[in-house]
Amino acid sequence: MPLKQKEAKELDSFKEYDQTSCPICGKPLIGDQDKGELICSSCGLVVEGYNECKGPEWKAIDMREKEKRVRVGAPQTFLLHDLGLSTEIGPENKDFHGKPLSSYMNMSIKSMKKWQNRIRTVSSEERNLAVVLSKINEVSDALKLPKIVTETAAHNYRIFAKKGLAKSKSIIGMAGASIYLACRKFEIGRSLKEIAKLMNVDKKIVAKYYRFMIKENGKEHVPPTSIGRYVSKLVNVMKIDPRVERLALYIMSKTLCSKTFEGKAPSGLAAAFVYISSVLLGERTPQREIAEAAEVTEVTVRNRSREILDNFLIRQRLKVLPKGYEIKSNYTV
DNA sequence: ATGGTTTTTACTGCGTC
DNA sequence: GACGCGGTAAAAACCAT
Repeated sequence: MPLKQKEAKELDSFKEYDQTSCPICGKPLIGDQDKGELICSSCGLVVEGYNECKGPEWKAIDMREKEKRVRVGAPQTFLLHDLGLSTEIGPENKDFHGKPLSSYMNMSIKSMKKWQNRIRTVSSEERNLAVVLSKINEVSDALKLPKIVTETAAHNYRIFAKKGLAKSKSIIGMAGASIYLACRKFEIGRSLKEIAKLMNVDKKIVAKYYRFMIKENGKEHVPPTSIGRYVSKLVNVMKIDPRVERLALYIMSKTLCSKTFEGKAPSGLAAAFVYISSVLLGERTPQREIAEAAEVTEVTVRNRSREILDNFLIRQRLKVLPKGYEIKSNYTV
C-alpha cells in the first residue's frame, strides 16, 4: 500500500486540509478541523497547534442528544488535574459591565481568589497530578506534539495514577513513559532518548516504566515503531533534499521485510536508509551528521548500511525508480 | 544472575582535498 | 594535516529467561 494511503487510513479520524501545506517539506497537512491540530502528512511532525480548542469534548449523534449535553464553559481536558471543570476567578478586577470594582468588593474578591486557589488542589494526590500534568504539557510542547497526543499522554498517566500504579515510582519517569506511550500509539517518531533527555531523567527509568505500562495495559494495541517516520523526521530536521527521503522510504519498503533487521534499533536503520539514499543521489551527507541527528553512532550507521547493501542489490532493483532519480554514486553492489 | 545480541567506545589505517 | 570513511576489538547496554 502506498505510504500516503496507509497514513490516511491510519489517521482516518482526521480530515484533510486542502489549502495548507507543511512549511518544511511542502506536503499537505492532516488536521482535526475542530481542534485546529495540524500534522504533516509526510513527516508526521506537528506543524503547530495553531489555535485553541473551542469545541466541546463530546460528540452528539442527534439534536436531542446535543440538547441534553449542552453546557457552557471550556472543553474538558485531561491536562488539568480537575479536568478543567473547576471555577476560575479572572485576574482583572472589573465587574460585569467592565467597570472597576469598589475597594470593598476588590478586597472581598481577593480573599475569594485566595481560598479558591487553596481548595482547588486539595489532596496530595491531586497536587501531585497537577505537577505531573504540567510537566507533561511542558515536555510535549518542547517535542512539538499535537494536542491529541499530549492529551493521550495525560490520559495514560491518569489511568495509572488512578489504579494506584504510580506509587513509589519516579513521577517524572512515569510522565515520560506516558508521553512515549502516546507517541507510539499515534506513530509519532519520538525516541525514548529524546523524551528522557528533555525531562532530565535516566532513559532506563523511562524505558522501565514504559514496559511496565505496556504490561499492565496489555489489551491495548501499540503499533511497532515506524521506521519510516524516523526517516522522514531525519530528512526534515537535517534539511536534506526531500528526494532523499523518497528514495530512503522506497529502499526501506523493499528491504525491511528481510529478517536481517529484526531486533535492530529503528533509529540506526533510519539513519542508514537516509545515508545510503543521500550517497546514491550524490548528496553525500557525512555519516557523522546523520548519526548525530539520529542519536546513534557512526559505527551503527556503517553497520546498518553495510547490511542493507548486502541484502539489497541496489543497481539491479533501482531500475524501477521514477524519473529524476539517477544514481550518481559509485556503489558497486 | 546469565547468556546472547546489539550498540557504543576507542583506535587504526587508507584515500582525498 | 584535516576530514570522511571503513573496519575491528572490547566494553557497555539491553533483553529474555
